[in-house]
Amino acid sequence: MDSLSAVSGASYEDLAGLLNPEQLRAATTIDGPLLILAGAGSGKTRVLVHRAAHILHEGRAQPWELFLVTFTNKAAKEMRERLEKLIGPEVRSAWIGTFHALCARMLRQEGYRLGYNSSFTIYDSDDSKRLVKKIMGEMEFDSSNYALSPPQIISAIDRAKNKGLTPEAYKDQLSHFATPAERAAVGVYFRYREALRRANAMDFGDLLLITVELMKHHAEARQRFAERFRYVMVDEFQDTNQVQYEVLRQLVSVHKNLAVVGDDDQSIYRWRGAEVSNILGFSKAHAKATVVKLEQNYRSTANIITAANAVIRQNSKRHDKTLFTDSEAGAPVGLAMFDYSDAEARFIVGFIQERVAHGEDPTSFAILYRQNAQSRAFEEQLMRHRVPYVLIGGTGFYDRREVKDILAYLRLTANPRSRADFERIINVPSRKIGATTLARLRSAAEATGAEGAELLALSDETLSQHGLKGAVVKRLRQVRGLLEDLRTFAQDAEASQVAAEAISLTDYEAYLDKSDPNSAEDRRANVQELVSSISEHEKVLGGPAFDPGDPSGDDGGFGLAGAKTPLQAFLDQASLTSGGEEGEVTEGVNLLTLHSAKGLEFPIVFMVGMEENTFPSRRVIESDDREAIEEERRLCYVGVTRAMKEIHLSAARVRRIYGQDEARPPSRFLAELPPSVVANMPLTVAQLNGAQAMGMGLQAVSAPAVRAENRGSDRIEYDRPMARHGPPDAQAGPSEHPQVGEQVHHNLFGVGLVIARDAPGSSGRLTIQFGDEQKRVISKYVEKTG
DNA sequence: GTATTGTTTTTTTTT
DNA sequence: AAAACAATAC
Repeated sequence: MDSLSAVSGASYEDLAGLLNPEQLRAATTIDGPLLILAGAGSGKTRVLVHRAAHILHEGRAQPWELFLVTFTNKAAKEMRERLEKLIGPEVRSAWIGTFHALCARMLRQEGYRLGYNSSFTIYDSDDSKRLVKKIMGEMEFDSSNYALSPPQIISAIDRAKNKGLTPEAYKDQLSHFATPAERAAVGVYFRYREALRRANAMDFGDLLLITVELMKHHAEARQRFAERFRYVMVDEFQDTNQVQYEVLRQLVSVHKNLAVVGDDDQSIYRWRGAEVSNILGFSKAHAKATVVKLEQNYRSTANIITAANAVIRQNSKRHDKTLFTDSEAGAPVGLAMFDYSDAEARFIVGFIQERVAHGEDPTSFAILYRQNAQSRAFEEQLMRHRVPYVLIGGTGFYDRREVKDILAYLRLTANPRSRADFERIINVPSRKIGATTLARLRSAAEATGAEGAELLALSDETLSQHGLKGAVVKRLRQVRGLLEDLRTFAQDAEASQVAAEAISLTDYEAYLDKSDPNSAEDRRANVQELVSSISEHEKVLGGPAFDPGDPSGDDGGFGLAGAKTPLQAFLDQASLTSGGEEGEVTEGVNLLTLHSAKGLEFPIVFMVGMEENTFPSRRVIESDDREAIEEERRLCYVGVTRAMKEIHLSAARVRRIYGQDEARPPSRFLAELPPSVVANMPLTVAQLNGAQAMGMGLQAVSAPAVRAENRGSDRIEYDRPMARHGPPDAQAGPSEHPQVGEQVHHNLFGVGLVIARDAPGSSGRLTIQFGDEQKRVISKYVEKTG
């Protein structure tokens, strides 16, 4: 593994033995545009890795001339590791990462041409959301109307950025049909861009959009990258959006060696601006493109493939292709229906626990759900049963308030103009600096051009012109002192030491104790965890230079993230990953959304919450958008095809959501499963007994039963009382209290149908549909009819 | 200027 | 159920 020629030589000799004929063709087609249509589990990562290795081995390019785009950081990491095994450590100089990470890297080098300095701050969605809200407030924007609420405006701006539209271009292309939000977004977008520029900051969309701007308006910058990167490869191409495609076009303008891999059946990011037309129209857009199709699945059993094919076949708009496999039938697709969402979690975790007790590795299991919020019930059960688990995605470590606070201090040392970070910490810990002071600082900012922490350095005179004097100024100067001390300290200290210094200078731990003693311990631990994770990061970066042969010479000293300092590299990672992806030491049952599961595989997969309004989601169902439903179906296909040996699908009749119980019919996708490969999810005797003891209903189901159950109606009839959970007295006797699905009478509103009930322990109100109006009423004011 | 209390809302999905 | 938000009291 340490001798380059031996290893890569061997790998090349064996290439024909390692790949099937189509894979081989894809891996050895080096020049010009190449489209690889790769079905799920057809070995596309393998092909990509071998193709890169082949190019290097043939001497067609040096490692640093490769540009490899993946969809997630996790995928990038895997790609890098596999390539390193094949070729050796020198592949570290190849650029491998997400669009966002790679664009950030280019912009750190060349962004100065557009007025950004190399230590610009990357704002995550939370930062940009706050900033947009602030701006809308300053504009005295009337967002009382829901259609003009910050989320609506943000989403309009986001869509514009995904299309590669600057504020000017966005304004120009607005049609008569533009929604009010889209119209209103114009003014906000202009101001928002100014605010970001002033702060020397970029949001996720900017990383792509500004890269395109840079390359369009600065030919030198474009040439530099376009000449350098001889071979560009893109994974999950079906999920690229317009700006991303534009980045690629600019990048391959010299060598024209663009290879893309994708599967239109796995396009699940249309909501983020992904254009399936990018992949469907690729061979038209690139005249001499070679097209290779990979349809043989090497991952799953035949039953799993049959199920997946049956589901995806329901979609009208797709390229005709069918996955096939040589593998054996394997276990049937498991199906299970529960009376209550908690029961679902209990059963599945019990099932896993038992299998683990019989020697199965916990890491073999994955629980896939539609929404992050669904993870909680499973986490609770896994904890109770002491089964190790890993939560992938979701609210990441770096999103925690206390972690963001400390990160804000660190980011300000790198970029004092970062307004979002300045405003976050100016009164944290509490320093009696409130909204009024902030508003005055804002007016000083507009008058002077100073921004962020720079405002603290304005003269007494200037400050007093904006109503800031006396004790307030003194407090502002104190913060200034603190930030300057931290900045000085940061000049020759390890990044982790800077974090530790920030914590100690601000007496942050005392602040945690004071603000909420209950959570203080956890939060303190998180803050400490942050410090250690930074020092872990330093160790990884501590190795030799990674760009030994880079001919451009001026970017020596890159870290993995291509940033200047270890601190900067860490901050980039914190902004661009959801956290927890790096340095995962923990192992266990995998909990993740269907979206994050893309590109991954697991021996045993559970797809939970297979209910209408959960999956497909309520929004999609209500939108009645055929395309959107088809996207949900593709997501279902992605989920099913993650499984190697077993898949189990489950649903709850009543789901607890937002603290309420809500009836949910089985998902339409269950009804699409071919009965021949479906069976009831196997349960052990112990589980069945446990079910009886707990009074939980587990219903035997089959796909035809599901079909019958949700046919033509969005309401289910219950033939027996719902299983209930909670303190014993709450379950005693036949209930006088109305249940979900029952009809009730109210003195004022008349007869209505109970559509939801607050969970036990809360105020106990019911949501009732009276005619076409919904009301929330206290249950003692209604009585059951009949 | 801040702390407390009550009220309203909840982007599905991620970089 | 939890978080974000608004109104109110201090």
